[in-house]
Amino acid sequence: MSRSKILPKQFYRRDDVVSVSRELLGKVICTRIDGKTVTSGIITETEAYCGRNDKACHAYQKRTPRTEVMYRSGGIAYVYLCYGIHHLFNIVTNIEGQADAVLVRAIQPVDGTGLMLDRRGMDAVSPKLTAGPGRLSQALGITTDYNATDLAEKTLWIEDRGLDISEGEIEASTRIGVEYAGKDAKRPWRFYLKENAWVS
DNA sequence: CCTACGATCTGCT
DNA sequence: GCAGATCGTAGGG
Repeated sequence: MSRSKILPKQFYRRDDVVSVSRELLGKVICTRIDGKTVTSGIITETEAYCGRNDKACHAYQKRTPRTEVMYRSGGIAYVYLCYGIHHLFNIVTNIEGQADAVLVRAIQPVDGTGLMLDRRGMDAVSPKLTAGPGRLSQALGITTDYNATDLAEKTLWIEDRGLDISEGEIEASTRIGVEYAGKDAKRPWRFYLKENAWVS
């Protein structure tokens, strides 16, 4: 069995959200909510958002109460409510003052699939369990209560379990649902594992 | 204060 | 394939 360690702060605090977004593929998100079983999954799909020059980013050229979290130092969660129903989980990157973040769009279940099925109201494991940004958040028990949470804490954290992802296994495409961003909508900042069923 | 709408998902046609 | 759900946020009056 390979090593398993929590990702260090410096992993997130680089001035290159696109590289962080790619390198997060293969890492493992873990949660332990309300002292229950640990639930976790391998990140299979991400999207990069850059506050400085990307119109698709919530923090693009503006600082508001909601986006303030993205301006903090990397290594914390940015969770927001989408369409009044879905809690979307993002990982804040870069240094304080630079509002960059990675949206996690899908995971492949690893630990605690029983609890994940309960949270999703499902009775059999399938990609519907965790493939999709709203779905994985619900499966892991992540809500806006966890906005600004430090990703090295014992409730919500990200591990490197030694899975090696080669460049050849990564596919890039444009991001989902950001047509409003005009030219920036064309940026190839969505990344996912090729031939992995757990992709949205 | 008021209005419009969104980094989505589900169920029904 | 499409409409409805459902509410916080942002921006305008």
